Amino acid sequence: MTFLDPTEGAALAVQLDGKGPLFAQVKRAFARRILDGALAVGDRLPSEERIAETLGVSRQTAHKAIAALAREGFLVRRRKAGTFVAAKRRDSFTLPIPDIGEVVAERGGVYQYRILSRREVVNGRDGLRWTDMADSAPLLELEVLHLADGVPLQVESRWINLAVAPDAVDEDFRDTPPGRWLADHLPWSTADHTVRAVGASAEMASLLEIDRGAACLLVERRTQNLGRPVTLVRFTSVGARHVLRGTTRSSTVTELGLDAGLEGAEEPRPSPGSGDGSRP
Amino acid sequence: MTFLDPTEGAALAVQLDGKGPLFAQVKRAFARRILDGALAVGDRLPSEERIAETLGVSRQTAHKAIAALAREGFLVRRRKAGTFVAAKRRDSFTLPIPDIGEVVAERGGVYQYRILSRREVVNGRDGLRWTDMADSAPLLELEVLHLADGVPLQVESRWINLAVAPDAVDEDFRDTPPGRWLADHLPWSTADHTVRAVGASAEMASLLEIDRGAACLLVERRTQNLGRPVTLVRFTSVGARHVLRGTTRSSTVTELGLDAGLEGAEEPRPSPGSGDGSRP
DNA sequence: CGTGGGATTATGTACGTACAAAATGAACCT
DNA sequence: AGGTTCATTTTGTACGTACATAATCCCACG
Repeated sequence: MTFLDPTEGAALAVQLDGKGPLFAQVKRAFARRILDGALAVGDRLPSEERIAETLGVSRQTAHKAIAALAREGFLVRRRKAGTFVAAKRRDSFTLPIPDIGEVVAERGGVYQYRILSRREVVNGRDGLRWTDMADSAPLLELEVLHLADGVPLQVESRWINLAVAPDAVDEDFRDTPPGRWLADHLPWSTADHTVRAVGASAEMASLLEIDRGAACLLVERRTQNLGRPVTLVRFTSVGARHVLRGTTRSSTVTELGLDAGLEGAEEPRPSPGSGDGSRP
Repeated sequence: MTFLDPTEGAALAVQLDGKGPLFAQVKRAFARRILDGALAVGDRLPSEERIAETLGVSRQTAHKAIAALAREGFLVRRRKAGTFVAAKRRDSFTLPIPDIGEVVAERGGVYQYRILSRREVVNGRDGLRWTDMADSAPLLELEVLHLADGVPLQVESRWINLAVAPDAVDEDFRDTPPGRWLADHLPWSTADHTVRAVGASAEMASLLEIDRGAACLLVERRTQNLGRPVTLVRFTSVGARHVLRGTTRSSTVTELGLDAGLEGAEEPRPSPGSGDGSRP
């Protein structure tokens, strides 16, 4: 039996810092080694038993830490084979697509919205077909204009599955916009999104008071509850007036304070390059 | 002592189905009750001890299940106060922003890229300032054009912090585009994104072979490693040729198979409404 | 009436033990 | 040579116990 294979040297050089719960210390120690490159992609970690023994903790404590890192994508585990540093092809980022009303309120503007149209329709009629759903399913169709300080920001086109949300029939959405109403009434289990840039159609241009063809951000969302379609909605926002913004940080990094200077990273910063490389 | 307060009736009506690990059964049972509305926002769950007792499992097993649901945002826990169904203002969605090369390959196209320019620069000079970083820090500036079947898809403007990634100096990025090279060489701990729609500048228009002012998707990403800036990159993609697509599903829903018919949801579906409401 | 300080309760962490399940690799048999 | 079985390693789950920690509630005291 070998006492120390080469990789074990690096893997076991982790050190606990005595701050916070034990399992968090173990977690942080390994996460730091991975992020600073001491543990490279593909490296094998010692077994839980060995880690526990070396660090002087119980096996469950080691397990809790290592399993959490695996859950977050830092490690890959295979029974009998062992635990390995994951090839983090991490190209998934959380991008909040917030309620437009909240965005406006945060910017200190006055938020308003107008219900442009509201009618009950049937799937499969009038050139309308929502393919996740059965034909002839009853839908509520809404068109909403969102404004900030009286300036149009976004057009919302929404279809609500009345079979799942029958209460929506009795709602006029005068006090609560449909997005918020749905969030308050129906949880969803799955959401599909597409994000694209489009030129404004003639209709959109007049609604949003912009030039035809002007760049707009089009976000489409389909949500489901336990497999049943809940709502399909399209947000068309004026490109020059609306931006999506988000930070992605694994919970290990957040909880364990691995990133330094996190403050001051919120406000918009001047961009490198002369101009922003997009507008003339 | 009350034997059954009103909420406990609903909370304890959960039932194990005997499939898979015990803790997963407990997790699934409660998740289902939350999603189907039997447990409404604000409802209080019985204590771990009580749940364990009622379901005939140990307290740690109940704890593991309930703690996992709390981690995923279904529940909120407060010592002494108890466990409550969370007001899920869930407006965060994971949106993969994939490597453009992989996107093209998946669509069956021929992917190519061209390094348009590559130079070493210094922060704070020539109108360039990356405010996360110290002035006079050495940077590598790159401009890359990505093509599918010879058609321009995306322009990538990138700055790499040479203090953190010194190896980049010796890399000509002929065989590996900078995005992939970085992913393989440097893990990141934090990523900030902004997504917006912009009209193509004259320069962009000529590079991408589109009309000036045509809608483009502009994605900006800043990544850090343990608090140190790694790279800042802007992707400008032709709106008509590129879409971001993503599915958000809590891991409970995925792992425990709570959503029905998940298959067949991948391919693009015809849209409701006549036309897609965006292009003339 | 307010307030401060416990007793109480619920969650959080930790350890030991035990067994289950999966996957590897080696011995074995044909 | 080739495939199959089986022992072994490693992770995964489960239970019991114990104590730590936070927050609430309530009572006693000023």
